[in-house]
Amino acid sequence: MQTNDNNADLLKHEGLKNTKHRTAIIKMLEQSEQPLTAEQIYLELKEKNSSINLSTVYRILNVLTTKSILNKSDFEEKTLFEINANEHTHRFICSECKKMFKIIGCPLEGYEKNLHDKLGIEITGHKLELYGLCKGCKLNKIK
Amino acid sequence: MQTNDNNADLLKHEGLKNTKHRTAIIKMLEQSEQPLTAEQIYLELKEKNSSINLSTVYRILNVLTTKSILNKSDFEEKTLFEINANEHTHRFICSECKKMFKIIGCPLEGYEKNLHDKLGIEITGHKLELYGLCKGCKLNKIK
DNA sequence: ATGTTTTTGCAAATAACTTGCATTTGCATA
DNA sequence: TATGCAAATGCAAGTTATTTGCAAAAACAT
Repeated sequence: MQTNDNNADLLKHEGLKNTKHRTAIIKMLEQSEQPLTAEQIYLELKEKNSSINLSTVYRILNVLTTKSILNKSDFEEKTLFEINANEHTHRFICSECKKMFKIIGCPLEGYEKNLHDKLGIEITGHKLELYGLCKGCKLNKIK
Repeated sequence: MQTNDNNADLLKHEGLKNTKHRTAIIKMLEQSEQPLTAEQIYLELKEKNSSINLSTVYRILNVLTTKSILNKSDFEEKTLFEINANEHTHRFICSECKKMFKIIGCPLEGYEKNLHDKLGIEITGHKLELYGLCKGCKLNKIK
């Protein structure tokens, strides 16, 4: 979670110009604990910062995603964006509060090798999402 | 893959009327090896069978999904429907030919228990998708 | 400071899906 | 078998999320 201003360099490195909207969006996502929708980003920026257009938000999110600065994902019909931390994690989503948590570590290496040997398929990646109750919501239920 | 006509009973059991569009859609999905989009179903029905309206297709897919006769899922911005076989499987998607295959068996029971013990979260479900090259595409690449 | 290339705002377009309403169909019952 | 009513369908119009064309504004190398 580096909120320093090497965002300028980050952008330059990708051949992108350093604009206030771009840095604002990157900063917002760096500071957010949760992935955000384009709409959420748009509304918050519009309120706090200057004026910004929704199509600009979409364009920025798209270009940052193609440059691998952001990750795009879907959950329950919503498209979400977050900073790409370049680490292999999975996501745990609490069915109660809907918050998402990163789970570090992967239980699938051996399994994938197994499938390769048994089925003759070549596995190059996967997507795993876990659902359930987070610690807090679990406690609340008991009370 | 039972293509018999207990579809009438299936529908009746859910309090749904037995219409030709409904049975046609169920039959099409029963006979399809791949999950299909609303659009695909609409086009194929329109061509083969009688006339049908796209909104009817959506309505039928939705009601059959809420009745758990179908499963709805998303892949690469597309919404897909398939017969709900009531079995816990995962999906393998070939990045080359885009075909989807069911993978039977689940490698996650122990892992979920582990997470529960370590993190204090309650895991109630998951979604796992595997990507790679299917047997056929793998062979084609070598040639 | 200036010229060129990118980015942005705005309005309009698109894509996927849903909805309101009038008409038709399925089916339980007479 | 006829019939009445609720449910299903067709059609057109409405939503929602996202994209695009184009002119004006901003960035940045010189």
